[in-house]
Amino acid sequence: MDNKLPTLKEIARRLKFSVSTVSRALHDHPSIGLRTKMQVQQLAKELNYEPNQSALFFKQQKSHTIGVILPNLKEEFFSQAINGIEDVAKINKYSVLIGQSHDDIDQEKQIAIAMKNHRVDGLIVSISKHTKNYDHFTGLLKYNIPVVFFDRVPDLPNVHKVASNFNTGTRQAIEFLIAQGHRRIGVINGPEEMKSGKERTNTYMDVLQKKKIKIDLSLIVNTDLTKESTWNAMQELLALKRPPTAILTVNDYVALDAIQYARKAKLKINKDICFVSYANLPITNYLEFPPLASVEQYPYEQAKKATEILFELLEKEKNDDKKQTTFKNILIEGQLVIHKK
Amino acid sequence: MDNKLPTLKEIARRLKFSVSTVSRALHDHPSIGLRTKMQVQQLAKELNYEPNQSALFFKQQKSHTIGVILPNLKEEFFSQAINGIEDVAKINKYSVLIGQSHDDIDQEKQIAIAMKNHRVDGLIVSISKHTKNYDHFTGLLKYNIPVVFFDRVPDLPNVHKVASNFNTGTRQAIEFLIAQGHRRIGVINGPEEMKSGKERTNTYMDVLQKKKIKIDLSLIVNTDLTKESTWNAMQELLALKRPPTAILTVNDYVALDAIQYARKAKLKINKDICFVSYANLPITNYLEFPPLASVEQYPYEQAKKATEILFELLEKEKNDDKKQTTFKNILIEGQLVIHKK
DNA sequence: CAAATTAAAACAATCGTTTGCGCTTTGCCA
DNA sequence: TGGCAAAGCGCAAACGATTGTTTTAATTTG
Repeated sequence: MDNKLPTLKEIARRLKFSVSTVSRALHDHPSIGLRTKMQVQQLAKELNYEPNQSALFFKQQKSHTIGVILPNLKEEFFSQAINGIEDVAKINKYSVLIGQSHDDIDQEKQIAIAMKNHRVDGLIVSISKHTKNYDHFTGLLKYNIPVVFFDRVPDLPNVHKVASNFNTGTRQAIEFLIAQGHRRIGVINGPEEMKSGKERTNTYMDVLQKKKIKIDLSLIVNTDLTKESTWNAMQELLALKRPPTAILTVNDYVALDAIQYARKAKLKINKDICFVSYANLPITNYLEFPPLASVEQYPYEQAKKATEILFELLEKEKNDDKKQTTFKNILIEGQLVIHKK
Repeated sequence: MDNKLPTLKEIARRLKFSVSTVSRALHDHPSIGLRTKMQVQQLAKELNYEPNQSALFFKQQKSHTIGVILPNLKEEFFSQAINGIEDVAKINKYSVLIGQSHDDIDQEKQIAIAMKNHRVDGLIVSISKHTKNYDHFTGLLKYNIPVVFFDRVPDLPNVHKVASNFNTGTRQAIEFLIAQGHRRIGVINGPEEMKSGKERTNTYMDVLQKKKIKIDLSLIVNTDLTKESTWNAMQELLALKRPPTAILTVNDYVALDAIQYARKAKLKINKDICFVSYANLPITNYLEFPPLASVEQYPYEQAKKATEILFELLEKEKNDDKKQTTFKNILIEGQLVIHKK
């Protein structure tokens, strides 16, 4: 009953050849006679022989698997990213191991360890929103497991990373709002740890300065991306003596919460107050009151690029072990997408 | 430079013990002396020794990995399901390999083959919306790879499966609509291949009959779940001499498209026409005009249950090879959730 | 004190595949 | 006919860990 999988040994036994001959025959090795090759290949086909990948992984010290660690899959940004990773992996005949940190640093560490133990050949990572220490990732380099970060990347020079260039998109977004006549523009950022927040703020200030608009720091608030925190931020902003007429939010999910709050506060969206955000979720198409515009961050492309870099690294590792340490730091230009109503 | 990972052999070499002694020492085997154990364990810790999983997978003929094949991750239903799978896998110290079929049968087959080659220990599957032939899954049983289906399950008796009981939820939904005064209730189903459609239709007709409401088959339409197809369905339904005042849609995504169409047709949602659907996506909370109610299908629980069954099968396989073929067929009761406005 | 018992560690096989090397057996040429 | 190369195949090691069996050494027992 127990349908044992056929092995080289089994084929060799039946044909009275040695295992090595069978192996070579199946690989079309020149030192094997034609008759032998034919016999072996035919029997292999009959028995439905498939090389045991576990054995190969073991022997080649390669798992033909890449690991992916990201905050979660329920955000469409990340589920689209996975597609980019899967597509590149498939081309390279690699499998994809997934772990979600759920924005929890401990889980992130655990997953990193599990991935290492599983001997993944490489890792694609988007860090949790609170990660400040990257030892659990940089440590992997000692195990010869290359790591490429995307989207949420560490603020370190000596890592490979692919991220959005928020600069361009942010600039476009703010200029767009100013062109629409807004002068009091609020900013809802993520946690302070997230590098993107500082960049956003800097660009914001730069544009306002250039346009000779007075900067009011009370218009810039941080959140931890939760709904509650966003509502607090909104409350704070709307309680200002001169509340903002437009708000730039760190991503679409936060925008949704912010819009919900504004509606509860009886504000007319896109009239009393406008929103511009990041990510450009398809779901916004279904909203009655979507953000005016969104900075598209091309998750698929980001993840794809990151994975391509990873495979380049794997390739390089194979060829020369003296790895020249030039760290890739790719920026994908965000693009403002204005939602038509 | 090349930081070779420590192996048993390395530890043995340094301590002048044999490999087997080292192995046993690390496993606290009684036949190893205390002094030796201490020495070995200390050096192991120093060198940061971790057993090579690839070698173990190979030797044990187990990959400690389960595969997951599902249509896509961008639907929140599935990304929540993944959480259920991951959680159970984590408890059992298993890794999760993911493949998306993107509702394409060929890709589904390819992924199934890749999973087999990767020697996953088991498989969790939600089939593509058009899959009618299940050979690429049933064939895996010969390789001793158990398969458990969830949500979108094959209509076969001899497989393990976990699915929603649409019956209860559908009954609740239609009774709810009737209680609201609706008499012309439309149904937008998925593709005919999907088993759930027939069940939905049957329940629909059953409830209507019991409530003595005349059944009009032109109120029931099939779609392939795309936006275009949904819009066509809506057009068809609204063009009826007596169009429906309420519509039951196969899932929330279809409901969103249908609602969008209705709004373009200048219908007032929840007044001229109501929608009830399946899945209960969190995103509906943000909609101005959400479906009146949704049948929650508990994706996390479904997937969790499926994974638990898979591990039971793996456990059973380990103990006795004469696998008694009682196939699990679990139904998770759907529950109507009425959205408060 | 020799024999029996036991503790502690080494030996060796095994999982499936690949691959460098060595061994036969041809056939060919001088 | 002796020598030699090439063709065709087998041997054995290797990857890292586990585990049944055997060996060695130490200790107890009669």
